[in-house]
Amino acid sequence: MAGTSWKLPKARPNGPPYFSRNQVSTALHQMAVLLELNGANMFRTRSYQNGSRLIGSLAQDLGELVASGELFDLKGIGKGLGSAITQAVGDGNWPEEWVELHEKTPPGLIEMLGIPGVGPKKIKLLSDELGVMTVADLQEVCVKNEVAPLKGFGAKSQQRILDGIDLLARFSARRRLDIGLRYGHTFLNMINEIPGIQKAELAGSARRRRETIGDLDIVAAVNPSDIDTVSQNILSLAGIADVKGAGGSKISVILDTSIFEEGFSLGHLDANVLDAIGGQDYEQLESGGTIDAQVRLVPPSVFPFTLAYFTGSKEHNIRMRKIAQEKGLKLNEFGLMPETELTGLEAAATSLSAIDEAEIYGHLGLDFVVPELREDMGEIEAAQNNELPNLLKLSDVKGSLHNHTTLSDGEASLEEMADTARRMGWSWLGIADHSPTLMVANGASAEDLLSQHEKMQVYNQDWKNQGVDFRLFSGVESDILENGKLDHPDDVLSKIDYVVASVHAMGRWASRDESQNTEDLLKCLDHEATTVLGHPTGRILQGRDGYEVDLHRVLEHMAEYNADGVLKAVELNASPYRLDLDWRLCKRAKELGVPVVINPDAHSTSGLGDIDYGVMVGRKGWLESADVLNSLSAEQMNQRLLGVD
DNA sequence: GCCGTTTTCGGCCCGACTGTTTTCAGTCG
Repeated sequence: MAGTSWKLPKARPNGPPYFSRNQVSTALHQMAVLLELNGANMFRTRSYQNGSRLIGSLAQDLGELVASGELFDLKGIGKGLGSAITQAVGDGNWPEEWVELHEKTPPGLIEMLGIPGVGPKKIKLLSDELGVMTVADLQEVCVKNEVAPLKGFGAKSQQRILDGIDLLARFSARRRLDIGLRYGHTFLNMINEIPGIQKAELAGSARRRRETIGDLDIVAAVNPSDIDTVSQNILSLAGIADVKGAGGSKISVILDTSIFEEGFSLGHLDANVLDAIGGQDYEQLESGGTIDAQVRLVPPSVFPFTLAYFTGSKEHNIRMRKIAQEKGLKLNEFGLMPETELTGLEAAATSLSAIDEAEIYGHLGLDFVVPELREDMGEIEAAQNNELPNLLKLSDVKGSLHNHTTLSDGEASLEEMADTARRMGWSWLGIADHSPTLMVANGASAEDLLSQHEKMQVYNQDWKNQGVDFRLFSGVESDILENGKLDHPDDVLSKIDYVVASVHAMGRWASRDESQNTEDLLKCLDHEATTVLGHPTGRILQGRDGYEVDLHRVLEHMAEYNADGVLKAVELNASPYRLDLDWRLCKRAKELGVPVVINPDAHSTSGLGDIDYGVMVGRKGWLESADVLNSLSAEQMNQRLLGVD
């Protein structure tokens, strides 16, 4: 993956703690991959993976957990991982074994794991027998026909590897949510049109609304007698670039952009994003892109089980199976049944019936868990105790605070943006154009900012006079400068309605360590004018990682202000390129009582539509209507910005 | 490597598909 380093994270100079949660989580993940590559027991590998997930989503301070020894109380952290982490965080040294494993594993082998059909065992054989150390080596020996004669390989495997290398060169394995859903919904609609398909739904990470998607999974209900003709019809659909396999119940294909009748194009991007994802070359790359898709065909009675199974996540499914096991039942993609000698569809005949997924959860004594929450991040426990959230809906959104106009780097005028927001049914819109320091985005001067503010007051008065339920709020997206300073004098900031404070100088912030960045954010939040923390980590999905920051600490700091009645909101940037605040932290913000504001960061009228992705991810982060500022009426929003709680 | 009202060993979720084999290993989700 772009930007992934395979060195162990370097200790910060002054500790303890010498490593952050994210660094430990990264190190554990890398160890899991390296262990897999070196043929370790798969359960050992999984322990490292679980550990990585656990540490990465920790709400508590890792330094404190280590110091108090409570680290060992975490379920999933035992003697081995616990003492390794303690040593690293406490003394600044990774275990010898970890260092050695990193040193002895050629980075090329790690890259080879990304080739479809190539796993750790095959990689080991290839490097032992042919001395293959890099993807380029592998391509060479395939071309020279040296792979096919190897034991366990053959002509087809060799060709598949070559195809896989080609694919890898064209694309990293995962695609962003917006791209994945464009392919997914288009393909799903085509499948739903086929006679004999009783119903079909998107499953997998797309249905769970992950920020990136590996491949598409579609589950379709088909009577067994129709399977052959339905399969043929699916295989003849437009947009299928290649067929990877077609068994009795599963069709595996590669889709390309010819699936889009209207063609393929990306909307307007801001300069920051464009730069991070590779500039103008990116659209060309994307329009030549492909995505893998699997279609599962099952009898209608089995459909809910298969849909649940392939929706995942893997971690959620494991928990579900364990609960079934405790009840003396077996749960798989065919049903929920007593232990039996039968397998596959034959066993399904003995299954408890379920007309939908909710009934499967019901059989297990659980409330229905919506797909977005199925990540084993507490939803199982909540479903056992009737504590699942009533999630936010798109229709709850009445406005958003962070959008751009032609005053800085937007494509549309203030009037056009307001008009579109009104037509979307919103009752308010906040404009926050860039501040002067951000030259690349045509940051607006104080003078221009204030004159736009005046203009908005006039519009607001007009609408009020006409009885129109709509108003504009004037803000600024201020760069966060050295020492957390804002980019306009206080007397300018006090005249407008609010400030979205965002980091843009990624070069500088990315080169500093977590504690420095965190300190600067805290200082910036202490500024009276700062209302919203914009795109909190600065990440661009598949473009660059964000800067290091202890967002738990930042959120806790913001929580103190909110507890005192001072509004400090965190942005969930809804641009599908960002989706930052990460959904894993939305839940934390909610628990702390820090309001979230979902912002499309629109640079055009169509960009306002990105609010959809923000709502998807907000739902994934457990947010309810009351947790977001977007659900407030214009008058309520005005009151909040004026500081009236 | 983790875990334990079947605790310090022996499990760890489960099945399909593919390409290779001649009953199965590797990979994937």
